[in-house]
Amino acid sequence: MPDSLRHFKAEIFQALAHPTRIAVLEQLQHGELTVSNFVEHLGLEQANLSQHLAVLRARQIVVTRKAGNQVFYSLRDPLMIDLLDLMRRYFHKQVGESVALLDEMERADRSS
Amino acid sequence: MPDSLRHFKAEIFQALAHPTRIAVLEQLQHGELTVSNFVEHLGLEQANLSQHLAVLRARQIVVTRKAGNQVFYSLRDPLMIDLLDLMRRYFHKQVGESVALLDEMERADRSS
DNA sequence: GAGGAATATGCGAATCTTCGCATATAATAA
DNA sequence: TTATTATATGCGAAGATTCGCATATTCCTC
Repeated sequence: MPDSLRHFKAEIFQALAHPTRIAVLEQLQHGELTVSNFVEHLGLEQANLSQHLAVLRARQIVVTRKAGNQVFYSLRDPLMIDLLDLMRRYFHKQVGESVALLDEMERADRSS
Repeated sequence: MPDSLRHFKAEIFQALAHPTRIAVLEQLQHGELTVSNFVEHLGLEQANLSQHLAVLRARQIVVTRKAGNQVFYSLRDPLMIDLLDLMRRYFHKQVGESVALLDEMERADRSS
């Protein structure tokens, strides 16, 4: 694969690589929201949130719709939901394995 | 979702957010490889590659197996393959849409 | 044990990211 | 028009990432 393609993928991953932006995307899974909605739900500075939204916009992960005073954000591609979902599964699996490992260590510890 | 969980996910995405590391993971989809294999296939400085591998190790995305002189790397969890695969699909879809948009613009341009 | 191959680590410079704060823009209401 | 609400942008400081280069470490062979 040419490096330019890897570069593109890396940019997408990079855009997802922040807790706040993950939170934003997870909220968007259920439909469009305005910036004030995010501020309300996430309890962040408006300006800070706006910067994170700018990152997601730059990579075209979200799209916007202006309605009078407000701007509605939504996911550009439903595939992004699948991606987040897969990451959720990955996360749970890793945590599960870590817990199992700890259990095992503890059992071995007790029996020694 | 608590912020600590989002933080964990962000760290995984962050680990994937570099062309070289994406290249490494894509090579690993077909089985384990040594560092020299990577150097050979990717044409990078050994030290640089090693640093990228350290990032993937730190997040436990890859695991290592020492065999004499060499270190074999492999993916810890096959779910990572699915994740990369989904990103591949996402990528192709985005590119497809962009091309379609350009086509459309050109068509509109010609007819004006 | 000396030398060589394979891999990892330490360090400093350049670059990128994130944040807070101030300010800009745009639409609406008064 | 002025004020107000909703959102975006500019800027500088602090921190993180990446790279190249030098150097460790580890294992193997002689």
